[in-house]
Amino acid sequence: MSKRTRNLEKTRAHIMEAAFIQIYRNGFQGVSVADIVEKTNVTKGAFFHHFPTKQALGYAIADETLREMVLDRWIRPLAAYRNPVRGILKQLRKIIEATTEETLVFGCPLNNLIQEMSAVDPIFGEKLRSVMGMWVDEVEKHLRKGQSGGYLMQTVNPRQLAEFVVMVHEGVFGMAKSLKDKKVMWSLYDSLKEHLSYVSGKSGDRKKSG
Amino acid sequence: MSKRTRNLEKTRAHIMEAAFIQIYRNGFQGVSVADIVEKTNVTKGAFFHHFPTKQALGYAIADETLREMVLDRWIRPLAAYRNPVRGILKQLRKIIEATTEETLVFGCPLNNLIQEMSAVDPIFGEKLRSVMGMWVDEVEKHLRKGQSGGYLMQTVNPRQLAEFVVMVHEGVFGMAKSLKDKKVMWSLYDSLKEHLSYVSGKSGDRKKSG
DNA sequence: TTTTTAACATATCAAATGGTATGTTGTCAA
DNA sequence: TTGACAACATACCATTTGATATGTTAAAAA
Repeated sequence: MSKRTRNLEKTRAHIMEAAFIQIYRNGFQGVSVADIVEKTNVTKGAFFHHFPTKQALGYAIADETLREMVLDRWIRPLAAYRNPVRGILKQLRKIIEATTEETLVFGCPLNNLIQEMSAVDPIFGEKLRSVMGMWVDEVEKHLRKGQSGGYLMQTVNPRQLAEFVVMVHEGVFGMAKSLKDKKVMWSLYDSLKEHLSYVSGKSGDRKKSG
Repeated sequence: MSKRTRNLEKTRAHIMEAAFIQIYRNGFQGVSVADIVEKTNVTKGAFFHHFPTKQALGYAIADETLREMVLDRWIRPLAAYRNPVRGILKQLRKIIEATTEETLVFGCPLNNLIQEMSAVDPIFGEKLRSVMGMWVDEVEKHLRKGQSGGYLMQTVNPRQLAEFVVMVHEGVFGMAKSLKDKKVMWSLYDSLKEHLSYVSGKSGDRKKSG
């Protein structure tokens, strides 16, 4: 019964949560403030109490929601693997397995927003670029560590491979969304797996690709 | 002086041309009919004489403009190459070389529209999917032909490789747009080159990758 | 030359849009 | 207990939106 009826942070979080889903499904420009408010139990007045403009909401989603999603889904899980190649593949595999019809159709929230908004609104673009940059940087770090451990051939350029890996991640969701076909995700997964097998250090412990 | 002041086809083409540029830069949902008409020498009345709705214009751009662009930029040039790996790389290289600051920032028109609209409007999605499907199909055909000619290892699956190649093409532009950096295009190009070198048949005539 | 048609232009509209001005009331410090 | 403020709600607004109704006039057919 200690439930307060007014709570700045929680209300803000609720608005952002509802907004994220709506934007994910309809695009930033395809969602109105009225749409967002409708999915919340607050009013338009509350919305503009928390966010000065609709843009500001978008920026907050980029800075907070999307950044946290990338950290949670792609970056933090990598730390559990000593072999970066194994880690990257395992993680991608998990995400593909968890891909529902909804995710298939709506694609990657980060990629959607980048393609839609980064050229339209330079500040939006900068914030999204920051998230992408972090993603690539972290994959690169992880690859460097693995290279020191002998899991990657010394000849490979970790930065280049990191860019490639992140590109494939986005590409997997982009193609699946384009073709509306989950099978293509596995097809691309297999291609990435082959690619990584060529740059893997210790030949080791993986079964042959079927 | 034989210039007619009224010409159905030309006016339609002008509207679509102006609309394509505006949509390319601002997204479909970010462009109003007034915006489009402003960049043309016709009025809003003319617009709706040629297109029943704004949607219909979008569909026409997908069906005609985008399909023709993919054919012209990616598919038809491949026919000039017997070795599909060489053809794919040469073509991608040309496009990257021709990439201006504008193209870098605005990305791939097809990919932009897919990520923005395919989930929002299913009919739009279907039309864009048709273009993507054609692209993959044609690359696959080209790879099959090359495989018969011994330019591709017999073990490679042409469909899988075609999907991968198209995904990388879109991915190159997507990443470059994300990071606002042309160098990443070359980085990804090099990765694709390495990938293709592993599946190339005749070891032949390519200099080593640096 | 006249008629007819369709390729446009002009004027207008209802709905939706992002945003504001102005209330109302929970909540906490004093 | 009370006063003050911030967390909301309500009502409203100018502008933009996609679209229509209704003109006007090139231009092909008769």
